[in-house]
Amino acid sequence: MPGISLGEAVHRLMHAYKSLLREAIAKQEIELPVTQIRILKGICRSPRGTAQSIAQRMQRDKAQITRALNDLIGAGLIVRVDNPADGRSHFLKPTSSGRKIVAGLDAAEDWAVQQLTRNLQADDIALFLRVSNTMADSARQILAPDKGEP
Amino acid sequence: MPGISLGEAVHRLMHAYKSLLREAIAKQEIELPVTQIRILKGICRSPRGTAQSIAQRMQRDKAQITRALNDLIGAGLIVRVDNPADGRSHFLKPTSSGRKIVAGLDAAEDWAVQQLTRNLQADDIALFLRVSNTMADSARQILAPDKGEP
DNA sequence: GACATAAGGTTGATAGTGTCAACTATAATT
DNA sequence: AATTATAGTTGACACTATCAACCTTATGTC
Repeated sequence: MPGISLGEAVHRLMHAYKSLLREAIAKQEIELPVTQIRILKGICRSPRGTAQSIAQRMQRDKAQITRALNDLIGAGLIVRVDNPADGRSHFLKPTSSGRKIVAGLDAAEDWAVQQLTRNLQADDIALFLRVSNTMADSARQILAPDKGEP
Repeated sequence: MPGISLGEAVHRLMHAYKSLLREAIAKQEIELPVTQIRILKGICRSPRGTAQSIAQRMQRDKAQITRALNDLIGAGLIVRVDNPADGRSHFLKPTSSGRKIVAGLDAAEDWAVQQLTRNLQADDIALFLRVSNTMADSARQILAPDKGEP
C-alpha cells in the first residue's frame, strides 16, 4: 500500500491489534476492557507500583488510571496497600484472581501478536519495536520534557 | 526499553502520535476530532468515495462513519452527491472549506510525523511502514477474510 | 512551629471512539 | 413477483480520554 501515511499506518495497526486481542480475550472468556488489561498487567509486572507510576509509564491522565483501578478493585483483581512512607499514596497488588486472569491475558495477547507477526521475520519485528519506541520517546521529549523513564 | 511487548509499543506510539497531532491541530486552530480528520482526508484523496468504501478502508463500523459524515456535512466541509447508479448510495465530496481545512491538517500531520521521526533514518521509517502494513494485512485476513483492498 | 507550595489521588463533567442491533429503501437474485 | 442482500441510518450503550476542582498529605521555607 504505497503512499499510506505514518499516522494512517499506526491507526490501522492499532485497530488490527485491538480487534485481534478482543477476539482472543473473548475466547478466554475474560471481559475486561483494554485499558484495565494493560493496567492489571503492569501491576503484575511491577510490584510496589502506585497510581502515579502507572499514569507516568502509560502517559495517561491520573484520573483515568484512578477510575480503572477502582474497577479492577471492584472486580477483585487487585488491592490497595498503604504506602507507609507516604500517607497520600498506596501500592497496588494483584490478587490471586488477578494473577490468574493475567495468565489468560498473556495467552490471548500471545495469540494476537502471533497472528499479527506470522508473515514477518524476527529481525523485522525487532526493528519495528526499536523504531516504534524511538518515536514514542521522541514524542515524550516534546510533550513531557522533564519526565524521564521511571 | 527492553522487553516491552508489541501491544504496549503500539499503544505508546498511538498515544504519542495522537498527542502530537492534537497539539499541532490546536496550533492550526482546527477543532476536528481525529476520526473526522481521517475521513475528511480520505474523501479528499479519493473522489467518488462512499460511506461504504470509507468504512471498508478504515475498517470501521458503518454507523460510526455515518455519524462522522453527518458532523462533517454539518460543519460544511463535505457534501453528499447522489450516486446515479445506486439509489441507496451517495458519493462524498469536499467543499472548498473542506479542502482548505485539509491543507492545514496536512501541515499539522507533517509536523507531528517530523517530530516522531526526527531521530530515525529514512530506511528505518520505510521498514516500519512495511512491517506495520504487513501486520495490519495479516489481521485483516483473519478478521474480515473476504474483504480485500478496494 | 507556622505557613506556603507541591504532590498523590479522587470526583464531576464532558467529548470522542467504537460496536451491536434494528430499521428503511434500494439492488440483486431466484 | 418474491426473496435475499446491501447501503446507509438511528438508537443505545460501553469504553477512552481529558480538564478542572477538590481534599489530604508531604515538602520546603522562614
